[in-house]
Amino acid sequence: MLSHKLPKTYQAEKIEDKIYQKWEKSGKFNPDNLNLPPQSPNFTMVLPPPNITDKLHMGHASMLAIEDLIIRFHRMRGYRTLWVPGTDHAAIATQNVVEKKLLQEKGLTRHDLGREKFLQEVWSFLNKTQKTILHQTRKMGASLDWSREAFTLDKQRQKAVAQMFVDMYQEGIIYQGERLVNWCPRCHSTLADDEIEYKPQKTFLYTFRYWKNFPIPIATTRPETKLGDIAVAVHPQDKRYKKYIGKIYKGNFCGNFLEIKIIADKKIDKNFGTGAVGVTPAHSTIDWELGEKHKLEIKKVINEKGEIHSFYKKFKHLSSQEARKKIIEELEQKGLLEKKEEIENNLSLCYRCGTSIEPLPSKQWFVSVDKPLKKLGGKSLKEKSIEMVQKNKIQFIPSRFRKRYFYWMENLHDWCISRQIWFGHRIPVWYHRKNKNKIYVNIHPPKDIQNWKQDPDVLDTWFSSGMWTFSTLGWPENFKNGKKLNDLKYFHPTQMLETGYEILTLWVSRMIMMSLFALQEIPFEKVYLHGMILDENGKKMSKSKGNGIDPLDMIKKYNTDAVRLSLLIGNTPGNDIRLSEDKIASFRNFTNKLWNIIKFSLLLINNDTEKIKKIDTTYYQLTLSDQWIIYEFKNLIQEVTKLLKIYNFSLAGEKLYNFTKHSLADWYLEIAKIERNKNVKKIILKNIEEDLLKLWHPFIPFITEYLWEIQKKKKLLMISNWPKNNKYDFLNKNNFLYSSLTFNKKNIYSKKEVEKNFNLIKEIIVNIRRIRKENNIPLGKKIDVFIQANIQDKKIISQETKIIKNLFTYVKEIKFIQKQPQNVKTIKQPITGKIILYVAIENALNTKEEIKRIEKELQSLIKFKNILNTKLANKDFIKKAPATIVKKEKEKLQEVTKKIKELKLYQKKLIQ
RNA sequence: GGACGAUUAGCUCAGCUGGUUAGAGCGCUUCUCUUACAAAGAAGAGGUCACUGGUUCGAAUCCAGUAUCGUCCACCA
Repeated sequence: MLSHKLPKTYQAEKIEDKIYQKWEKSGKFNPDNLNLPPQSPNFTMVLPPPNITDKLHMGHASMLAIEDLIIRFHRMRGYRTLWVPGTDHAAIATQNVVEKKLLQEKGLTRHDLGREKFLQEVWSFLNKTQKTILHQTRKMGASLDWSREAFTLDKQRQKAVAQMFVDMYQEGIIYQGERLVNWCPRCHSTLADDEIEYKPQKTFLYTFRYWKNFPIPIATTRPETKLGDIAVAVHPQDKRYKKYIGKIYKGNFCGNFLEIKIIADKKIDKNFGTGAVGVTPAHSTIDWELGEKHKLEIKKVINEKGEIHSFYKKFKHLSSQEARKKIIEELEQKGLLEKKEEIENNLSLCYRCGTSIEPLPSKQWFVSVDKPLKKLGGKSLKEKSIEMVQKNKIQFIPSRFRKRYFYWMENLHDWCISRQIWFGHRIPVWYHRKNKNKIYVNIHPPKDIQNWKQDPDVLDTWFSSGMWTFSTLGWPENFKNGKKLNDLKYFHPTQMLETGYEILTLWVSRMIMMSLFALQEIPFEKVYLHGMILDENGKKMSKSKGNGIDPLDMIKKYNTDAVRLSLLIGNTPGNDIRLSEDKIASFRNFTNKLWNIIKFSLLLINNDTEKIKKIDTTYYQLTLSDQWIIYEFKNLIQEVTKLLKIYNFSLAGEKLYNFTKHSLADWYLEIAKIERNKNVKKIILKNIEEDLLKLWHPFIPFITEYLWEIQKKKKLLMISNWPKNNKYDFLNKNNFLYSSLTFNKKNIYSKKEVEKNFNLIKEIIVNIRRIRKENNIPLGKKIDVFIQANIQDKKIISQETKIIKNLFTYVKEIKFIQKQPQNVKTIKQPITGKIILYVAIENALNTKEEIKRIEKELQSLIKFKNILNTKLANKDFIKKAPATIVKKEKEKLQEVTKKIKELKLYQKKLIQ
């Protein structure tokens, strides 16, 4: 397409899908097709697999934008770059969604359907959602290697998970044991911690003694569980009870014989209740811990139906409420109840039915985190995982999350991996139907299957996602006799994991342990943690609140690149980000700006109408603005590369934005319309524009690839090389200009001079524009400008008169003068101490306004001068601050003093 | 209750290891269809960087405390 035929605005909807198809068809998302030299470094990342429960939300979009940026940046820098896609079966979450759906649509529970039919329902549900998610992922522009796509519950991963379980079992770190679970007596199922809702409620705290001579009164909100008490715990330093510690008391509590040991534990709060707790290990999490610590017997009081066990004859089959009432009555009768007070506490409820949860002990499978392992040099999973982070083998970005990681790991208990649901990885354990002690653990079912019964439970979803970095790379097939093969050899450990900080503990820590166990190596070198996406009011976006912005809607309304930018700029690692539609819209406007910048550059580059016949040296000169933009751009490459290397995407994006919009468009392109060295401009623009598209590509891949494509480039932008800043170095022989034309070296300034001189021209122009505006000089009206300057500056300014006259200033003539012009009405404006600008006006000067303005400027200058004066008057500053800074401050003072002097003269004259 | 973070222009946020008279985007005011872009350009207004101390020649930046908000963990007998 010819550049002048490009539409006025960027129309993304027509091109995005085509561009993505082109990328995908090229096969270059797959590192095997990149044709890299063998010694190229690797860069691997796994996509945190989204749950298949729902479509993508802004959080996913943010994750995809960040990760794709990292991936594209590395790919362009010549890394063997692999980004592995996939989805997560999310056992509990998915089962819940399908169960709810089933109930709503057909009025059925999973028990009505039975295990097999229910699982069929789940699979047909996930086949749909999975497709949607993968489609949406492509819409975001994610350059994932689809040939390696995985699902945490596909055949390959099922094999891996089963193998892992068997390996761990044989190693002796998977074991079966009792644990308290959150049991819903109504739903008849266990609940995960995040399925519990807490509700503040008022309840009674009862204070009583078990029997008359019992030495310590205890306080409880659940007297009925006291039937199972085995101990009373007090604080070791509690003076009231110290003397009883270690003693055992026997007696009758409401018709039951109890044997109560007095134990001491620091966890007990001396000031709560009586400072003494009756310990019921079977029905309270804290008591369970105390029970484990002090090796107490577990006596069950409440059964799975939420009723008192038949063992307690007086209360058998009563609900806990009824039993509580009866016990309190009995205590009152016997005069044992000492106090009854109303307190507020948190009640745990089942999120589904609102029934209050009963903690019950039950048999579960565990992974031991404390057992020393030979393969880890005698260290446990916990110790080794902590060590890897301590030794900086794994680094967190931002680093403060180390603390959270350590805190979590150090307090880690054995990991309960069995879940009483149907959807997920079935535990590869079979029990013999006749011989209950016979157990079969294998990745394959036993041959005489009719004699065996498989464990009904499935594995915690984190068990399979914890293996994600290596299960996606062909483990266990690719791991033979302790040696890594194929993909596993090339791509593991991965270089980076990018994920939300909220699953640092749940997922990241597990991945580290699983990888250490399976491969004796870390899963990733760096962990970049992004924040959450909040709505305009700072609330977490969620479906139930209805405050979410759908990324697909935004892509349709604006464009993908705009959505990506809004998620990348102004977003720093570990911090939450508020997103509003306005932000996306403003970045859509920017993509349009970029579109027009390239369109215009192409117009200038391809414009052959001005063929130069005569050899005129000015056509080949590098002007001040040329040198300025080259220095700016060189600097930009350097800075952006550096910032991206340290994962500061936001700042890198901002720098790119400022250069593109403000340096390039506002100044250089406007000047390019004016200056006559078109051949030089063409070369500069061509190079800068090409490399600018490269720098932008990881942020906004679609528009950049398209603008690349219309220039009929052979290679995809996606796989072209990252720009090098020495290409823009004047002293470097590889400088892009040397090969194209010869230029007069006399005109080349140092970077410092270029900056200083260009800023001077800018200042003059901006001040002329301002003065015109403030004095209501109509645009058509051309005016005279007078400049008072020394010889050096005069030379610079006179070289640039063309620009000063034509860049939205409407200047007729620039005249150099020695002192303030007489006979002409002018506005005076010192640009620096030495350069003074006079702008001629015809209308009567609004003296009052002008005096006011001068006064204001003077005030700020004087304020500045005072700051400098006090600084320089400080002897310690002169003595202790670096010489360069002292020198700088002195120069500043000189400058500002001169400016003040000039302004004061002007002010004096005006007042006269 | 414990841990961690945030507090900078009306709004959303940048400001790396201390040295700018404190920055951007949006919004606001004024002017302009100037042949890349009105989804634009030009000019401008707007901040004692939450508060109180400390370290330092020098603090938005480092340290301590206070207040408010947020997140995670534990949920208290």
